[in-house]
Amino acid sequence: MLDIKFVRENTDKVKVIDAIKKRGVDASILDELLRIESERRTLLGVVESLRQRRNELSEEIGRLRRIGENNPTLLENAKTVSDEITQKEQHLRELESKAIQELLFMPNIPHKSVPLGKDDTGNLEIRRWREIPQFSFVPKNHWEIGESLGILDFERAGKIAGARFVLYKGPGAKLERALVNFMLDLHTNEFGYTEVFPPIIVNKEAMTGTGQLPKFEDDLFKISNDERDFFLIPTAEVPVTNIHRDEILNEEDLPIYYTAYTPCFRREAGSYGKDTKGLIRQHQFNKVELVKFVKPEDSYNELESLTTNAEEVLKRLELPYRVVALCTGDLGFSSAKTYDIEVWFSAQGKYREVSSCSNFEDFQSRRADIRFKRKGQKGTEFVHTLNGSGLAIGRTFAAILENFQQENGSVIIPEVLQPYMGINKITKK
RNA sequence: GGAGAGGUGGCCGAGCUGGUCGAAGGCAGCCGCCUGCUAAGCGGUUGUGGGGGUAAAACUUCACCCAGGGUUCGAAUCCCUGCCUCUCCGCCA
Repeated sequence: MLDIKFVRENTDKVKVIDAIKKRGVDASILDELLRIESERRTLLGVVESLRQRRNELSEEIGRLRRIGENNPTLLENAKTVSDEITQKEQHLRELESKAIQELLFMPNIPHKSVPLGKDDTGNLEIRRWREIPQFSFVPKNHWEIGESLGILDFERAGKIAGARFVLYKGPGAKLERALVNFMLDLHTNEFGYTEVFPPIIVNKEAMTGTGQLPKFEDDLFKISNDERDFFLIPTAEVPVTNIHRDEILNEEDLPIYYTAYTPCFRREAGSYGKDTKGLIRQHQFNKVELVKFVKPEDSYNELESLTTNAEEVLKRLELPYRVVALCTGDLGFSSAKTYDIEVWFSAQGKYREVSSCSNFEDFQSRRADIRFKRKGQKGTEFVHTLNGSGLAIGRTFAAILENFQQENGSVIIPEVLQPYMGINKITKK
């Protein structure tokens, strides 16, 4: 969420309008907000002076009452003022909630270093690591490899749950688990992240805090039993960022680094026909997530190191990848800047996203009310939040199958995973 | 699922027969004084958010005693709803 004061004060200077346009969003959403906001502020002034008047009258009534006197006229006046307040407050509440509603639908402002562009064709490649592997045969898709090795079963998963689900079996299940453990170990042992395991069902407030709600409800699995709405998390970003919702942290607590393994659930509404086969786009998938809470002045350095931490996973797994800076038109709703890390898929012959590392600046912390206090200074500031996948397990699994496949259909296990697997190769039985 | 108790400032804890309560008292913190140093002691001070105001302050005003409604001229205090915590019983991985 943007700061209403910031929006108000920067509209004329075109900054906000400009930012919205760069994202390809219609800037007219601002007009309505500003109209409501100016009405709100005018009314607020009126209500506050009425309240002041009421307080004065009430105080006088109380004072008289204590010395045993009554003043019917005073009481009459107070009642009139009070009625007027009640009426105006009603209207004020409506304006407030409208203003917030509008604000909740406004995207974050891209950082000045974000490249301009309409869509993903405008993204900027930052760096590549490692040559893409060459094969003396035609490399197979990961789902073909997985099915023929008997470690992936899409058909039976369909029977159990439906399309876009998968059943991992034997060494496949173990490889999935090995990846989770390897990544968590790396981030906790070498990069200073604290491991957490959060609830994977969350409430509406948590989803609003990180920006999934209200705008993206269609992407979520919703659970509504009684009065309450719950949601399955689409990413650990949601529960982990919300750990500190409504808190005021101390300066010396920062930065805070968390890593979490969780399953993730996505409706994938609107992606019919896209990646219908394989592990790329599932309704349920595993992911290890990295989340940071930092001081504003550090957040862009922290984004670089977070991205580097995620990249290290691929380096150790010996998987070729590239890092891409998302352009303004491809940037996520809540993000001010995002690097995607894309791993090489041999059969598809292209790089595909395994991690998305973002700096949200104070967009999420403002929604979730996560602040900190500087030593010796009064008042509070919003922290900056960041997160990135470190990494998506299913897609990493798929990349391993495609890049380490052998002509005879077996798959070599990357060396760092071998201790976790107890084997160095998955072969057909 | 059934029965009860409760949610107050950074923490502990009064207030809860409605008015002088942003809220006693204690602790912690900060600033002075005192002291050979430390401790103790003494005095003062310390919340958050919004509006107005200022170059910035000062200043001023409104709101906030779990959350949201209500009663009332006036609510931390009374009523309703929700959420959360604790105790007991039942059930359960």
